[in-house]
Amino acid sequence: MELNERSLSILDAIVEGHIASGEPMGSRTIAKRQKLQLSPATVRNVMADLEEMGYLVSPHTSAGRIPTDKGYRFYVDTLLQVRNLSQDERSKIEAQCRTGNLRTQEMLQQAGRILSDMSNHTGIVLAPRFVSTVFRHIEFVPLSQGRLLVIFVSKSGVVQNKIIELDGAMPTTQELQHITNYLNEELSGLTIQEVRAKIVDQMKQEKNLYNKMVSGALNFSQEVFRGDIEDDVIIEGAANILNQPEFSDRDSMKRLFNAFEQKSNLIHLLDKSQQAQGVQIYIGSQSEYQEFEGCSLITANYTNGTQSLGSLGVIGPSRMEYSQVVAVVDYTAQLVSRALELESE
Amino acid sequence: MELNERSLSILDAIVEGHIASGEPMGSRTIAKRQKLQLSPATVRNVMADLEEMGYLVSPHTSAGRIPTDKGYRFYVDTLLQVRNLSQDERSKIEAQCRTGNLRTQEMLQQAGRILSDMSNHTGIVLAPRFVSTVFRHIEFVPLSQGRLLVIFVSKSGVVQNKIIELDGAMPTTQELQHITNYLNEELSGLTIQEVRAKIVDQMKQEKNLYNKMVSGALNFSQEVFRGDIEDDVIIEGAANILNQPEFSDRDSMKRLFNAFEQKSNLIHLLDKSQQAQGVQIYIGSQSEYQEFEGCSLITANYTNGTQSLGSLGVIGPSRMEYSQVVAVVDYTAQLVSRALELESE
DNA sequence: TGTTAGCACTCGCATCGCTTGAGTGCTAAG
DNA sequence: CTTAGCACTCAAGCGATGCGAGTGCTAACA
Repeated sequence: MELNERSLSILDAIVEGHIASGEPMGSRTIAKRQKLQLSPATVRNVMADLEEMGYLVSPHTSAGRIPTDKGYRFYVDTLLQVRNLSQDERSKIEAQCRTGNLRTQEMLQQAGRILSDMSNHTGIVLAPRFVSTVFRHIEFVPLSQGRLLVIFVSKSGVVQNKIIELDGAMPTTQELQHITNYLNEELSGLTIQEVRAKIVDQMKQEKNLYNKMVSGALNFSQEVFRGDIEDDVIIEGAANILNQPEFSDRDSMKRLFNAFEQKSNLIHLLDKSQQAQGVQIYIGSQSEYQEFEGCSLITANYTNGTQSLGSLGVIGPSRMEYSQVVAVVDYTAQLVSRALELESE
Repeated sequence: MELNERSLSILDAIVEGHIASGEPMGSRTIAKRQKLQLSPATVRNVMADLEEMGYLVSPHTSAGRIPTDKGYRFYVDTLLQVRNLSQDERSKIEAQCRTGNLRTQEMLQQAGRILSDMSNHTGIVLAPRFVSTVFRHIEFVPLSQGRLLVIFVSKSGVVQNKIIELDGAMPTTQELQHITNYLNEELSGLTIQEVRAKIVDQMKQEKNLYNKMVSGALNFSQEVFRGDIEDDVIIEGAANILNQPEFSDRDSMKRLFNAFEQKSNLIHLLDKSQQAQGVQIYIGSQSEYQEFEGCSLITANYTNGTQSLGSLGVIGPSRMEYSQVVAVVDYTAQLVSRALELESE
């Protein structure tokens, strides 16, 4: 059974009404705010149908209806009208996403903050993923006890570092300098993925050339580029969770905060979104993770013009002003992309 | 009027009882758990006195008494018996505060986590303060548009970076290399404070020497070391706030979480504690900040053997197992100090 | 003079019953 | 197919009530 014009209109009114008020919607209320003039009784019939189809539930017999996850999903997919941002809102976002004198990391944090501020929910940003960042510069600093600090700088100016434990002897300052120069020359402009491929490639070639220095450097750098650097998630405005009446019970709040601290599930979702184009909406348990039951996650990926670097978005209760939030997330992702594009020129 | 033996014992019993149970303590309960056998009536008399002196209040007429901030303060200052950690607890902490293959930043984060886990409250760590870290290495990476990425590595392996906007022309790679070498040689082993002093000092001398390269380098590095790098606070286990029944009202929770996000007040308190020796306890409003009303903050500074680098601790409700938490904070600070000491050898 | 038993009193809290009103489902008429 | 009407349900708010923990005061006791 598919939905006709009238059912759509009523479902729309219920979802939007519930989002606005937070209360279950009764037939009277809906009948009033409807364009097509219908009596409450008729609306009730339609609502009963919608409930049967799984778009609505009523919390108890004598209450109105609220949307289910499926209801929100349907609303978002077919009924949602994304509103346009006002000039005011646009420039507010722009002011935050300008790189100016900021490091990329800080700019992303600002973006997270503005996402949180403008949505009144929690802003999240997945920083550019290590494996797909473009290599700009590498540097080695010897620490004590055969440990070596490796510092990477990506093209967009993100600084990452890790420590490696050297199996063999620590190279001399001379050697280290050579290796550094070599790597910086050879690898500049490649993504980490490409860097790894290149190292393997070169190693095969060098087998024949017998250039000791180079082959040493290659062995060494394989060590350096092995393993991942943990992906970074920026979370801003977690305190806003406390404002949401739907998370009044401690359990769901606790679940959410724990998810923020663990980050891994969040990273997974954001990663999925990074691989997609444009705005993605995950609703409630459809996100696969129980922690996000009752939550929706609205994300968009950002790029440097050619390549998707990471993603950002907003997490909040399913009862969320999608129209507003989608617009904000979308616009923020665009601006961040533009800023990074300039940055990496 | 000062407190006699008996009053002390009763105050002690009330505070500890309240900490353990969370309930207001009545005279009957106290009379029972007392060593010196006293009747409830006598206890009531003493309690009335203690209330008059401001150590106790009763939430309402027909309830028992709970400690005031002043009461907690007194308890902490004179009655508290810090318990010894079990071997089990010690090794649990030790396992986390080993540097192993970790960067200092990660080790500190681990420390925050263990503080949170073992106290069931929120762990906080003030990372080594920039101005007092010992300089190990500096590196420059030119970015686009006359912007220069500066990377500092401290002796203990903490990586910090900032971007400077160049007034004049970007130095050539050659010049940059010279400057880098010069600075790394000249400044190694000094704290940032000392570095700044040294630069000023040298500039005076160079006036006479007319060595163009060096004086250029000095001008430049003054720029580099000007201004601060924001201090970093690590907060772990904020979700534990939700477990505390004393923060059941949203307002106080919200206040706390906001304080966590703003960080500045927290930094101020931790900074104060860094400058002190050993364990510090701030109770409720005595911390000067309203955000922390109803909270206590237990901190200790950590060192690299010679110099205080930062501080760490636990924040939670005033009704807190001080005996346990003080021990944990103290021991963690010791271990972190030891780890950093090894690190910087 | 300090300690204790006794007692009247207070007050938060949980329980119960009641009312109210929003909202439903069903049925029968338009 | 739509709508008016009606009986029914149930959450939520309200006041009365009883219970019990705990107090302060007083008078007796060592």
